[in-house]
Amino acid sequence: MNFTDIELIELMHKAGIRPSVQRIAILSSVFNTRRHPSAEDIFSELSPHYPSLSRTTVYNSLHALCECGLVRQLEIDGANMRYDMAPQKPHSHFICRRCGRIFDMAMPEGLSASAGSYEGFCVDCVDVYFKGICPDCKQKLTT
Amino acid sequence: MNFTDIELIELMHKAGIRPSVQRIAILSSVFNTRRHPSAEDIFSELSPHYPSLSRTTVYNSLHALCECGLVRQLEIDGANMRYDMAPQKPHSHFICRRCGRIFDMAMPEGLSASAGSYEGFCVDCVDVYFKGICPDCKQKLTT
DNA sequence: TATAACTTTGTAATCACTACAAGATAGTTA
DNA sequence: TAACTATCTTGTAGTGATTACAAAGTTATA
Repeated sequence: MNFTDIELIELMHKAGIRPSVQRIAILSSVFNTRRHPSAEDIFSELSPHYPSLSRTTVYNSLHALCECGLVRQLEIDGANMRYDMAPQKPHSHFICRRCGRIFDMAMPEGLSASAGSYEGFCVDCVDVYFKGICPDCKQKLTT
Repeated sequence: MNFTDIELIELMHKAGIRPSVQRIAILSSVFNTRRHPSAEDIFSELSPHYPSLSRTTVYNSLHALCECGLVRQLEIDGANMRYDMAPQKPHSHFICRRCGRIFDMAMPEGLSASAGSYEGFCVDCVDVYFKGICPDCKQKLTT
């Protein structure tokens, strides 16, 4: 979880996307935390450091980064789209109903391979979302 | 896929929710098709038959039906919340990127049992969403 | 029948996200 | 380096799904 700007630029070049200052910051915000941030999260994190940053730029950049395959959208949240680093081994996600945090979980076995295994369907993406209470909140509830 | 109003009322009684005319219609709209409708779908389907029906009622009723466990929300769509009949055996969903239709799929084995199997996490819900191209659209694309 | 609890309805608001057009930036060619 | 072009960023003004709220209607129970 420690991508330097140099590495991020390299990744963007390879992905065929122009590495603007804003995009580097946004990609870093997604890659260098495991928070699965929303667009608004990213905007409020970066806004103090890039006062001219526009919300529209955050949305545009995230779209571009998704299209070139560096970032992935999570629809686990219902209210907001969340963003995740794409180049990692397949995994699933857990969202806590109390605190709203999203956790990476192991991908249940056999699932990552199941793309393409459904007769006649052309599956290009599998999302597994668990919901419930995270360990921290569980403890708080029982004390 | 053929629930009579009597059966729907019975289900609502058991679930502890008051079966108003509107709720029966809305529940029927979810149970008696496999379209996984959005709130707007339901509203435009029912509106001609219940001219006084309000969008707010659709939303309120769907919430109530979700809370009492008869209906389930699908977040597969990104833009809209979709609704599904809850009391069925666990299954997954596929959404077609072309036509937007949602299909029921088999639940990948082992997954339905995995609720609760993550150390420290209290999992109460598992959603598996596949995305890609459905057989119909695949055919149209190749001709 | 009276009372309380719950539902429906319509309007107004919220909030994430998108459309659009003008201005800024960077890469390319001469 | 200068000019040209393609691409990015920015701000404003939407859009569209969903929610908040309060008044009016309905149902359950005593």
